[in-house]
Amino acid sequence: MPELPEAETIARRLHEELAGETLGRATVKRRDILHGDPRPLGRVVSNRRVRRVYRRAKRVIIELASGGSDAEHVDLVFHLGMSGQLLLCDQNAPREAHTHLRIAIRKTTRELRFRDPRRFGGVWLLAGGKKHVGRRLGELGPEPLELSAKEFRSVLSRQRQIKALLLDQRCIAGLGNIYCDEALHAAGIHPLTRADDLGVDRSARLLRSIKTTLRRAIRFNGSTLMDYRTADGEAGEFQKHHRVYQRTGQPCKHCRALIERIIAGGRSTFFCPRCQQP
DNA sequence: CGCATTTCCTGGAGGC
DNA sequence: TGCCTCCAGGAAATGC
Repeated sequence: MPELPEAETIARRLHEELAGETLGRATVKRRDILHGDPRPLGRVVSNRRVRRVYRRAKRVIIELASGGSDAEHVDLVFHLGMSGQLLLCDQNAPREAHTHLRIAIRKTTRELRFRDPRRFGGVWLLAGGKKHVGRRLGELGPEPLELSAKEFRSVLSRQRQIKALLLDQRCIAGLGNIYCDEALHAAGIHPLTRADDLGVDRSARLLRSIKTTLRRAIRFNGSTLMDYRTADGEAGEFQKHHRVYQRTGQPCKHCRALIERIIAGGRSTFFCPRCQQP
């Protein structure tokens, strides 16, 4: 399930490979994964040069240079949802099921593919700063890796379970179920703790844990549990370093107590009952 | 405002 | 081997 580290891994690789390249013909196999500008995607996107590829929260954004006299700014925003993949491969590589969109890279034999079996993800074409139509892109809170301790304190000033708050993209953007649980464990904080009950010290510790966990996950190219792949189609490695996520009944790597599973924020939540006291 | 519930969707796991 | 049910989960929508 692509969260911030997975989106970052994909965006970095795509930037290396695509910055300066020009997009070619686009093939849309499923229209309903497309949102935003109602014009045909191929018409807006083809013959445009990629200025950069970057990440915001869990989204991968391809920023296109304005082409020729047509000076409008165009962003292609990919939201990978649960099972989305953005793959850079040869045009002749076998096409896996649920490949909804393909965009050729001009003067090469490669193409960019968007696959998403469960279709919780989607692609937004945002052009000319115009208000987009169709499915809305939700509002996003601040980037956790750019957050100061002081700003984080104000994020936490709510009477709400810390796990539910960290999952809420409007409060802090980019964490999903895996990295919430891993960060809370690293900080020694129980997932049901009320956010505004965390004092200055524990708040600062949690922010450090969030940043450390995300940076380590990025270093290992993210976590592959099922569908997630890098842009090259490789699996991530960080799942081997999970300390609590999906480890119910296994010993805590810190204190050997058995990892428990509860529901918090409507999601499976894994924690160590000894390291993370209520 | 917070929070629980439902919805979308497919594939994998487990039961029989 | 095959069929059935259950379940995972990001995030929006809905109801309390």
